[in-house]
Amino acid sequence: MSVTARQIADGLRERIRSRELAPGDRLPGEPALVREHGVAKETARRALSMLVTEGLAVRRRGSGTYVREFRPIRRTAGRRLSRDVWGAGQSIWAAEVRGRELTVTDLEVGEEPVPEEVAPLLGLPDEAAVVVRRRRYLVDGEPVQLATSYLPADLVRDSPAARAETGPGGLYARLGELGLEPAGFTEELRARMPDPSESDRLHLSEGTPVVEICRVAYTAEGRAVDVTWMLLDAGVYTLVYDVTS
Amino acid sequence: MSVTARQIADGLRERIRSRELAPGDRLPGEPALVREHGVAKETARRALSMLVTEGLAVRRRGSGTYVREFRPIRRTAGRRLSRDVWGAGQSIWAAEVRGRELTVTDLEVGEEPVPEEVAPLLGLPDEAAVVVRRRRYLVDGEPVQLATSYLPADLVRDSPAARAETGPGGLYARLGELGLEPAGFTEELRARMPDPSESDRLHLSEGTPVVEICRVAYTAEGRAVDVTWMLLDAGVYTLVYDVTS
DNA sequence: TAGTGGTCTAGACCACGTG
DNA sequence: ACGTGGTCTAGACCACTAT
Repeated sequence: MSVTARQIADGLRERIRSRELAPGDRLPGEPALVREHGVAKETARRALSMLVTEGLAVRRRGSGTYVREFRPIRRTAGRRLSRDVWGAGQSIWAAEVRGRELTVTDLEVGEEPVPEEVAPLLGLPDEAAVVVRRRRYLVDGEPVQLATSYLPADLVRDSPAARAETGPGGLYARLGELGLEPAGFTEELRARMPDPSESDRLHLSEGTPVVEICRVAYTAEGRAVDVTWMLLDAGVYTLVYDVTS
Repeated sequence: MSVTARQIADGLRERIRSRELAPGDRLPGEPALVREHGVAKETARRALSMLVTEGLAVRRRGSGTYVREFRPIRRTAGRRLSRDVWGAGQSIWAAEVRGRELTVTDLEVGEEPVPEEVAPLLGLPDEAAVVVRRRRYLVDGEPVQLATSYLPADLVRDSPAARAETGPGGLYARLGELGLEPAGFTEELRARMPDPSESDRLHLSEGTPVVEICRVAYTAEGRAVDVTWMLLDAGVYTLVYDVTS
């Protein structure tokens, strides 16, 4: 054969990297690649698929295939020492958070038996109950994060922390009023590809990984008071951790 | 048509999730799916490709397609408060680090002009020089991480920190001897799909994202003394951050 | 309605690993 | 040598989107 899908993809990738094809631009479509390179449609398609699974391009049905745009949201965990205490506080990826705001939808609050993976994290027996808070975060109307929090039911039942509206300061402020203010937390994270249902709920396009985070919050006495599991659209987030050695 | 690639993939995914097909097991191959479902080879192939790009399966040429195994390495940043200060310190993902050790290869050390993205992070002028340390980390002979560190040449030139072998305690210990001990750092991270060259250097199979980390280390006075860029095989790492509020 | 992507077929030939 | 995955063709038909 003369031209392979891989070679076509390499050419397009190079034009993307050189900014000849800028984020948001339309790529040559399947019919165009068939004409230009004299290959079968499936071959042209495979070439574009490579870029899509690399996260470089997104397909829009009936319209075309486009160079993906990356507009990170910055999520900062920790004390933001770099900005308060330390010097420049420059960062590699420019974050554009102008005017964009996280909104919450699909909030569900209820009491459930503790899931078996969560029980040891909270130091609870297997048959304990937890207050569960599920929600989805949107930015500009697009979903970017799923989150589920688990709190020991014995601690927060019938308190404001178990109500849908957590009020000013959020959940952690309510825990503080119960004498359970989190003094610190541990986050464990992992990146992977989403399964189809996650892909659906986050409106992910192909080639977008997710970041799975499990945060355990502790009081100053070392008591675990909250486990929050999060699933983030990796195409949208930059995560920042400020840490003292 | 009677059976679609998607439906075949859904069936296999379900069998994987239910552990009927366990990690490491061989999946039905292309010929088997053709026979079982009466579809064309390309259709069977597309079904398996879905699982592969989801990171659920890996292909081995001449052998078969297998359910992927996830054996995380735990990377902990911060003070490990959960273990020292706080309670249980349980974690969601079981880490198996038994006997496996990080080894370093392909170490390159030299002086270069500072890259333009790095200069502002180190607070250096555009024409400054940096000592650059590039290396690759392996676990059990398999590459898992690429790393490149940049240090202001004016600070570390002709010091042990600019030599290939950093000696006991590593680079940060040598910085300490220069009165530049890092007191804390900021890590910015992002998950994405690798490009082909990254895929090559990390021996990644399809469907594996990478985690890109940029760490800036600061002295107690707020001076940036090191920028380290890392690229991790996300199929291998679990990242842990311990943070105080 | 015309153009785009989405899916499938039935065949071909190749490259590689295992037995 | 055989069976696995890897790539390609030339056609078909469908579904969605823009105009």
